[in-house]
Amino acid sequence: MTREDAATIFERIALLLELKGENTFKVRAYRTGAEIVESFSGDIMQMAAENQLAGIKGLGEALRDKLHEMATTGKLEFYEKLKAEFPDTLFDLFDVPGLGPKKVAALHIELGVSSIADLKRACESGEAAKLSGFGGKTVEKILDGIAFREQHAAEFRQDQVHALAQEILEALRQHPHVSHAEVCGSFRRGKETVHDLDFLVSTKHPEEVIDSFVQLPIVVDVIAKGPTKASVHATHGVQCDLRAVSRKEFPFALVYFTGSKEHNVVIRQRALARGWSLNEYAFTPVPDHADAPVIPPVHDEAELYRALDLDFIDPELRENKGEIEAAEHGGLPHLVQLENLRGVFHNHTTASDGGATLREMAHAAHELGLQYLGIADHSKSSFQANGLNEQRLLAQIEEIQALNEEMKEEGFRIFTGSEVDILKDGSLDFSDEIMSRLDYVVASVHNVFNLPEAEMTKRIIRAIENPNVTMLGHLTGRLLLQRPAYNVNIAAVIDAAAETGTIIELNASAWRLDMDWRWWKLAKEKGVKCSINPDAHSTHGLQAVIYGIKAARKGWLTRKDIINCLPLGQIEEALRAKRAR
DNA sequence: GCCGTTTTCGGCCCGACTGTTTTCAGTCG
Repeated sequence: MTREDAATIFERIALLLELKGENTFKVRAYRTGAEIVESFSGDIMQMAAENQLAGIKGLGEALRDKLHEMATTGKLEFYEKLKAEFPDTLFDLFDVPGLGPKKVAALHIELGVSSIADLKRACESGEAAKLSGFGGKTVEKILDGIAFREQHAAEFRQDQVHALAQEILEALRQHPHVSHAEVCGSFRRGKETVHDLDFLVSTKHPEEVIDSFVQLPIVVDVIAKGPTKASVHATHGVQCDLRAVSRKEFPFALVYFTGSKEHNVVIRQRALARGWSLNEYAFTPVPDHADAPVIPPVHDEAELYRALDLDFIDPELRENKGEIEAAEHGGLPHLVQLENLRGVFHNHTTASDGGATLREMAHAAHELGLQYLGIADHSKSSFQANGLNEQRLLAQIEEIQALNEEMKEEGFRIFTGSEVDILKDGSLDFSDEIMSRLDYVVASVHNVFNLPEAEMTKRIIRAIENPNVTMLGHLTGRLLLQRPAYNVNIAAVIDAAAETGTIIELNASAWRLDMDWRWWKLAKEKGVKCSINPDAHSTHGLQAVIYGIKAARKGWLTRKDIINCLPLGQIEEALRAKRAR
């Protein structure tokens, strides 16, 4: 059992206890437990198995025992019994915005609602609206929520499929008959969500490779299986497809299955213009095309593009959004790579809602090979996140200064910052006097999401007009597959950022990836700088930069567009630039 | 269920917003 599984079980226990009307503090204890398990620095499951969990704040005797049971037996008796009292599909109801434990309980007990389908029926029949505490607006909101959910059915965020993709790829590459293996599709293109994983191998023995693919331990059930192709459901219900081709076909299949469809259409048209037809296996001469040039040999993707007089196009750019035109005349950007990052901003510690201490975060960042770490804990208005007031912030600054002294010899630096709430009217949660004492400020919206677009836009622009606001956090507040972006005029905010010299964050959390990749090309053209921010709430959370890098690449960004590619010695000036204007 | 301790049980994080109410419960961050 992995830590994620254990955390999920604690989370579900919390939900079920809430449903049963248990003491809210007991519920909270399980929820806190889930967070601790999720973000603990160290192998918590191994420690649980060895009864080495004593002394961790928030994990008392009861939760320690339960963790031990899960780590050693792979299940939890307490949870199994609790779970048996309710249908499995009931959990889905909590994903609908506006539905919490009380409303779910009422729906379940009074109307026998157990699934999304039941819920939809109860809303449409008018039954739900009759329940105490329910009304027309509530039902409307629920139906909207169901529709949003259906739109995103069977989609997954990158954090949900990343490890799985790597695991399958590794298994395929280790197969003795596989010469090349790649993940294709939207995963390879770095999309923020994917609906399946497409794998491609080159082999002389396709049937043997397919056979071993459908027998991988992560396979839950086999949907289809033929001599060169198979589809399976893997862990968490992710559909995984495998195609096997020959070595010669591989580059063609790789382009074909990487897509996007729109990109491929243009590529095929381009081939046709030369008198060649292009499919997933080869270029073939079009009959009766008199002056078709000779088809050159193609051993890899770069040669395929070259054959069409194009520079190699990175998979992330293959969306038919100008990449083909740019590839014609050497206009493609040299995309940023993970290795270019020198530090990270916007990280939390135990001072607010993070799971790791300042020291743990600093050492983890140093260990990752970074030169600096920016701390930006929540400000006082974010009560739910234990936001810092002025006094606690000043104390943290001192703590950081002391730790900086200690780590100076290692060439590592911590920058003092804060994630300051943008209040409803666009004013900020800290005074200019306090903010000016920080190395940098991230300003973010954390409440009142439902303003009309004009008002929200005005609110955000007012905030970034403050010279102390170094960068703007998660511009739209979206949570992928869960909550849509709030209404805001992104183009207007980009303009204001350009005008005021404000950096815009690319929040790298797999839940956010906000600002969206589709806007970065425009931002870059306007001269707005990007900061790839992991928004880490634990040492593990720092790893989110891998998702941020993908999104940045998808947004045509190079290391020159991203301030945290600047090394120590240059980054300081970049942080000061706006105040100096 | 956890914590801290005044070692045996009381307190635990706060506020805005929404929609349904007629003074507030539920949800969310």
